[in-house]
Amino acid sequence: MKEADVRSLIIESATKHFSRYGFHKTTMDEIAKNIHKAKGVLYYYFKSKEELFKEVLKQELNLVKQELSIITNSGKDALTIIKQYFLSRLNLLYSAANYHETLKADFFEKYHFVKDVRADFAEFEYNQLKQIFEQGNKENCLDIKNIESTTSAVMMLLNSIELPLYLQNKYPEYENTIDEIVTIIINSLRSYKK
Amino acid sequence: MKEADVRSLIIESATKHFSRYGFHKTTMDEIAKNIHKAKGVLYYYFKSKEELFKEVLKQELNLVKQELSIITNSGKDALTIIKQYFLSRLNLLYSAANYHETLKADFFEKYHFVKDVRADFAEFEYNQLKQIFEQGNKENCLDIKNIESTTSAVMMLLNSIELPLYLQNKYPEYENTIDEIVTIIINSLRSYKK
DNA sequence: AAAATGACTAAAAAACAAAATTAGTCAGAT
DNA sequence: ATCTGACTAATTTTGTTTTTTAGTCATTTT
Repeated sequence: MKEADVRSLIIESATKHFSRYGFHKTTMDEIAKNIHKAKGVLYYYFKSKEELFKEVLKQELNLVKQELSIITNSGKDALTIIKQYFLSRLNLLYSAANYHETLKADFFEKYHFVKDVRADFAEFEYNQLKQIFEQGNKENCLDIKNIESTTSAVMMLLNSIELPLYLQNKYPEYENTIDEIVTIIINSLRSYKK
Repeated sequence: MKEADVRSLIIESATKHFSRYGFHKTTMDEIAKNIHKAKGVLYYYFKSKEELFKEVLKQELNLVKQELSIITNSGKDALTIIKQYFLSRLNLLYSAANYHETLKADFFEKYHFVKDVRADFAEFEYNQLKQIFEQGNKENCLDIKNIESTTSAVMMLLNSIELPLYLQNKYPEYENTIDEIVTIIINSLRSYKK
């Protein structure tokens, strides 16, 4: 078997277990047994359990990034893009179980080892939103005075509603309200010039 | 000593201790000793520790309600009222230590005994916002189609940002962003008719 | 040489038991 | 009517033992 294959298999197995049982309750032994390998081999491909989790989280977030990039670059008008971006963002991350765990961990200021992956995603998102907002300003459908500070504020809103939505499992209950919230945010950015 | 006086003293002492050490780490003995009484007397005035905490929380939130009511009924224009209401709301609750504890508890789905006090405050706030929004619609400075659903969404936003702000202690760090967020929410509700 | 094994260890977590603390009671005092 | 403080049952904390698990490494397989 080629190295890449085993590495992928490990990540696949780890993803499955981490998603289902979380970081602490999955053992390296389980992950290895699942692909009929000895535990030792995991350490041939990954430095530690933490590094493995990091890789799993990274891939999970890369998928989200891909989907969101497609929306950002869809060539549609900025208002349509924003709406789709927000709704997809909340929905995609709702399905990202390992991301949820880091959300919770961040809340308790644990899982320091995952900080850079989370920071990377935040940076990605900041740039995406900035790009969309700049496009909207150019198209005259948005009227944003200070793009930087508005982007920061919008990101804080998006990050804030994650906690009740994902960790308290209120996503299903609040599905309608989410739409309303997204509308509120968009309306505040719109241009009303005629 | 009159009953009302001792009752007040108990609440005062309890407030001090609960605020400083939280519900679990303050003992009924401490609360009693602090006012030079025996523990037994607490149970003459309150059914249980939980009921005492409830009373403390209730008074804490009543103060907030009073302040917010003053703003709502200040006779100013709706836009000014909203801005002041939001900023004061976030700031007043930032100082409400016992409220923070119930926030955290709610997050873990503990402290069931405090649900009705929290629900009462939520109802109060819903009515305040609704009233302000109706006033704004009348004054033509707001343009809110569905007051009920908008109020719900705004409340969810306010409640959501409480978690990072108070429990992760990001209030000082985010003070500027708070202003930006409040502006965003208000802008989305404004009327742009000329 | 690259990839994989599995017995091994040190450290962490879980399970358990013993000791200490505390919410709540109550018979009696003021 | 208000208050006391000794008392109990229940909970929490603390200390100890057992079990589990992350990570290593000498050895084997490919």
